[in-house]
Amino acid sequence: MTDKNGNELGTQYLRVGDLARLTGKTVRAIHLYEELDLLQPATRSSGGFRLYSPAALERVRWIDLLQDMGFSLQEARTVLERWRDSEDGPEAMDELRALFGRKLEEMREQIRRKQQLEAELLEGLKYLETCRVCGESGAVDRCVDCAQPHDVEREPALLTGLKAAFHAPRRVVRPALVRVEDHAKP
Amino acid sequence: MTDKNGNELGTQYLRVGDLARLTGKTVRAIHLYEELDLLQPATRSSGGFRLYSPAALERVRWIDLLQDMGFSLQEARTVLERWRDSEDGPEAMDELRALFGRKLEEMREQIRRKQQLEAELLEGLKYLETCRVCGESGAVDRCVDCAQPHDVEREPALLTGLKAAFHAPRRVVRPALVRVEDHAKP
DNA sequence: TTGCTCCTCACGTCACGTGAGGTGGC
DNA sequence: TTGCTCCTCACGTCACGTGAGGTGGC
Repeated sequence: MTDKNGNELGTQYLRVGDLARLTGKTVRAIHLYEELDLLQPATRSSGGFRLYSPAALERVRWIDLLQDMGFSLQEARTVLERWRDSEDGPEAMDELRALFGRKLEEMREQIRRKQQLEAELLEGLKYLETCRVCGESGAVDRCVDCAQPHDVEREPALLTGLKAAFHAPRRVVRPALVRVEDHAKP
Repeated sequence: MTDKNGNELGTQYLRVGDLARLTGKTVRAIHLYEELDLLQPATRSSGGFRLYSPAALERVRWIDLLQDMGFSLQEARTVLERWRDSEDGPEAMDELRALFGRKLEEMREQIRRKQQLEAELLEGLKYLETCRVCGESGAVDRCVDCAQPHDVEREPALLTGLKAAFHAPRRVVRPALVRVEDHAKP
C-alpha cells in the first residue's frame, strides 16, 4: 500500500533532527545534501517538516564514508548518477570501478604519507625532549639559546622552518621590566 | 653588514613568484601566509615587490608540513608564537611538546582509519568485479538488476548507501524510445 | 617599447556554522 | 498555552582560486 506520493504506509518516518542525531551530522549538513541532490525526504508533513524513510540513514552514512575517502560532495553525486546510469548498461559500472580503483591508490598514497609524518613528529618530539633537559639544568632557561647537541644528526623538518628567521617584527608580549622579575631566581 | 632595514647585504633575494615556484605554492597562498603573520618578506623593492631571504623557503615548506599534519594556518601561527615565547622560559616549550604529542596520536588514528577505508574500497571493488561478469554473460545488461550472489557474505558499505532508495525523482537522461533502440540486441 | 612579473582589491568556492525571524505539533 | 522542533533566508569561515585594473624592471 502506498499513499498519493508513492510512499509506503506504516513506515516510521524520521524527522531531520532524528536523522542528524543518528548519523552525527548537523541539520544544516543534511539540508545541504538535499540541495546537492544527494538525499531527499520521502515526503513532507502538512506543516512542511521533512520526513525521511529509514533508508535515508544508510544514505547519510554512505555520504560520510565517501567523504572520509576523500570524495567531494560533487563527486559523491557523480557516483550516484553513474550508479543510476548503470541501469542502462554496464559502461557506467566500468566507470565506477575505475573511480574506486583510483581512490584506492590515493588512499594507499595517503597512508604512506601519513606514516612519513608520524616519523617526522616522532623525530621532532625526540629533539624537543632534550630541550626539557636544558630547562632542568638551569644553565639556560631560553630553549632557543640551547647549546646542547640534541643528540641527533639531522635537524627535524618540524624545527627547521620554525627557526627560520627573517627579521619578522617581534611581537612584544610583556614589557621587559616585568619579564625580568618573572624569571628572577629566588 | 646590514642595510637600514637590518637585512644582510649580498643576500640573494627571491621574488614571490620564485618562492611560489620553488615550493609548489601559488602566489595567492604566499600572500595569505603573510596576512596571517606566518611569513614576511625580508624587504621590498623600491617598486613595492616583495623580496624574500632564502630562509623563507624553509618557512613555506614548514607551513606545508604542518598543513599535511592537519594543522590549520591559525594553529601553525600559534606554534610559531609558542616557539617565540619559549625565549622567555620553558613553559611554552612544554606546550609545544604537548601539542605535537596530540598530533602524533591523531596521525596514528588517521592511519588506522585510512587502513579501514582501504579495506572497504577493496571489498567494494571485489563486489563490483562480479558485476563485470553479469555484463559479459549477456543475461542482464542492467547491473542494478543483477541476480548473481556476488560471492560475498556482507554487502560492502560502499554499496549499501548507493542502493538506498527513497523515491528520489529519477533524472531522465534520455527519452525511453531512444533507450530501447540503443539496447536492442541485433 | 615590449612582455613578463608584480601590486592591491575583491568576489567566488567548498562544506558547512550560526544566527534571525517565523511557524508546526504533541 | 508552553516548549521544543522545524522552516527559509542569508551572511560568516577557511584556504585559497580567479580575475580586474594598474604598475615595476630587465
